[in-house]
Amino acid sequence: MSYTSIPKPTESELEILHILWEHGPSSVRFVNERLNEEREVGYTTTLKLMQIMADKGLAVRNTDNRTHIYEAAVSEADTQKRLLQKFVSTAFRGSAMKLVMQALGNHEASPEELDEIKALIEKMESDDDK
Amino acid sequence: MSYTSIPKPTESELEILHILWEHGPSSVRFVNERLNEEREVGYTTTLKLMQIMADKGLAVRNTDNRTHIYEAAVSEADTQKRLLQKFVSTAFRGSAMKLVMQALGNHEASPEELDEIKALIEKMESDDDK
DNA sequence: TTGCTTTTACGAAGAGCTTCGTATATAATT
DNA sequence: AATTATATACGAAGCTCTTCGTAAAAGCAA
Repeated sequence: MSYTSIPKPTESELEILHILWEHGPSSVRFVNERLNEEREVGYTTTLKLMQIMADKGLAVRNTDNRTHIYEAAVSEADTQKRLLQKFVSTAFRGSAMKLVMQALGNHEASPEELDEIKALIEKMESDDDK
Repeated sequence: MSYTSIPKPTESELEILHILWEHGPSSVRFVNERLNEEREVGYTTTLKLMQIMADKGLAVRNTDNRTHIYEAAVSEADTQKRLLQKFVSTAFRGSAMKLVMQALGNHEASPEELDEIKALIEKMESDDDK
């Protein structure tokens, strides 16, 4: 099968992407070991997922060596942006503000983090004035 | 089938919940008509989904009359909170702040909304002082 | 009453995701 | 060379979600 555009990663694929983003190009064995630190996953399960990810264009693999090496083909920021857009539209009917309010209200944010967010907002507002 | 705890709604179920939240108790026909304002959906498809939602505990139905009336059994705020928690953990590895920054950075919020968020932050900060 | 309409009930197909068993190939070990 | 270990390839089963066809029940209209 082939894809005209890169589809959005599933939950399992996202788990693997996080490992690839954090550690860079990795073998199936390495990824499977990282996954097994969280929960039990069979080696061939991880292999299959990574093959599918390569097929989907979410990862590229280098087959020069016997042990194939996979690398993320999508960036963390872009992927999170895409997922967020989808999530905001489905769960919050497009209201990013509602989401932000929920996130701020539910999770304990440190004073430093709150200041960071405030600074970002002020920066955006001053940019808009221009 | 029965459930020990109420599962999180799927995308289609969420669409229906939004209609029930907005319009209150509704018949299958009414919900189906609202859905068809967005995209084509068969009547029995909507019916089946709503029956499943009642089974899952996401909705309750009143069968007194021939035309059953369904009502949301979960609140909008609680549901969004649950979905958000799940989303933050999978897509942002638990960093709610990263998510907030992304959401704000993507220009998905209007200037008025930004002011509201700033007000919320200031309120939270003053609460912390106490 | 005899059909027409609306409604619910049931079941099953099709798609996508996850999981893993089995086969096969290749390398390393003895 | 024979055995063992490690890799990839393939296919299929099980699950959930979505979709809808068909049947049965219940009210309405002629």
